[in-house]
Amino acid sequence: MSGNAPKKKGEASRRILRAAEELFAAKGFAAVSVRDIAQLAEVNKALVFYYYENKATLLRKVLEQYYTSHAEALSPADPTTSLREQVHALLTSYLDFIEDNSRYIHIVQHELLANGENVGMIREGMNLLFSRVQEVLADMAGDGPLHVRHFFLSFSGLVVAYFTYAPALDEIWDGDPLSASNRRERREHLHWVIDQLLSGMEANQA
Amino acid sequence: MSGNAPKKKGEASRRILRAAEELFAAKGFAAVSVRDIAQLAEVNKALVFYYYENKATLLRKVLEQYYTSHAEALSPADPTTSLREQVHALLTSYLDFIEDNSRYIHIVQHELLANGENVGMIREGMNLLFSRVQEVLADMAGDGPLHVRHFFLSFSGLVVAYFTYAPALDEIWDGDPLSASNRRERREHLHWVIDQLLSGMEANQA
DNA sequence: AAATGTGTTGACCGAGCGGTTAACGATTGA
DNA sequence: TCAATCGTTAACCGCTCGGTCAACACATTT
Repeated sequence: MSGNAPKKKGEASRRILRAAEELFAAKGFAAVSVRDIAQLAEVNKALVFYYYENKATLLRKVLEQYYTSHAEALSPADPTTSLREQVHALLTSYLDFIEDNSRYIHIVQHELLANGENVGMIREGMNLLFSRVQEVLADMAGDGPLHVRHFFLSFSGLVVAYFTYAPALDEIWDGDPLSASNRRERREHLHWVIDQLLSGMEANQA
Repeated sequence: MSGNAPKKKGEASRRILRAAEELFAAKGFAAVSVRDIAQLAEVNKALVFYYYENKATLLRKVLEQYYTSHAEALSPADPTTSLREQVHALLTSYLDFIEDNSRYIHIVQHELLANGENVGMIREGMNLLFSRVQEVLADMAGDGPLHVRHFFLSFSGLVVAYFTYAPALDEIWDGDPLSASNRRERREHLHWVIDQLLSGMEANQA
């Protein structure tokens, strides 16, 4: 009688996780109800608690999933290329990852802002990414205001800002900032920016 | 009988607004209850609705308040100084504002991420800030990836990232990233960064 | 055929939510 | 002096929240 699509067994668990991911990214943990998740997943609410202990666990599982793919996405540096190229390659792979997983940074930012209980896991992700940047930049960077950590944070900020502020940029951008061509242009800008920074670091070294 | 401090009349309204501001910044709109606000303001819950129509209005009033001071904080460019100095002055005043109103960006980011109903007001704030940047940078910037809007967004990202990611940076920073000396060092880094970008823009112009 | 285990369900729970209301004391103005 | 207004309160409302539970369908094992 119902118009529901036939549900394969065993996939309910994954559907719940995907729905939770989508909603947490869009509205933040606190603004999402378990009922919302169940409805989007086309699943009975009680089933959510059958597969996941509680709402908080659901968020943790979503983050864990990302943590894994985040680690995989960071391809190791290719030592046969120049440092400049290595940095550009790192930026490219980071942008690729974020474009493919735009929900990830939304959830991460939500958690960071709310100073939730999962900041520890996020910190691990940051440390991982930092060690990769350090690997490549350690020799070029300097001390104090030119310490690697500042460049790491600046890179992160440059990349992430675009996605965070997009909803408020449409007037300035004169259209959807997230369109394919605009994203491409933004990438070019970012590569240009780190090029200037790399030049500055080289000059400082000499 | 109660240990409550004597409350001057008329200040209850402001106390509510301040409490709301503090809590919205710390936990986000959805995660804050009117009871929380009333308790922090040491005020009866019903009084919140006496002064403010509802919870959403309270958030709007908080944002309006910031919108005003944000506009005031942007001192006009001093045409007697060089463009470089004008850009540095703009960065400094933006950093000053954000350090004095760190709750502001937290609330703004929360709203942007949640794509709430107040994005319109935030957009106005962004447009305002953008026009100031454009004023100073219009002649230097170029087209496509070197368009002013990209520099505007990059500046914003560079500045804001520090405050957003601070809670997850303590291991990398080897201590509180928000300490006075670390904030000073970060400022120096940012001035160094925009110096490199300005050099790049000049080179591109030639 | 009986027993067992797994996935799924609707009905239910207490707690907390945003918001309302009627009444009260203090202040003010006629 | 009396009435009106203002700031404040406790009690209450309907509703949604996260989470539980007993029962059920169904497949597998004994």
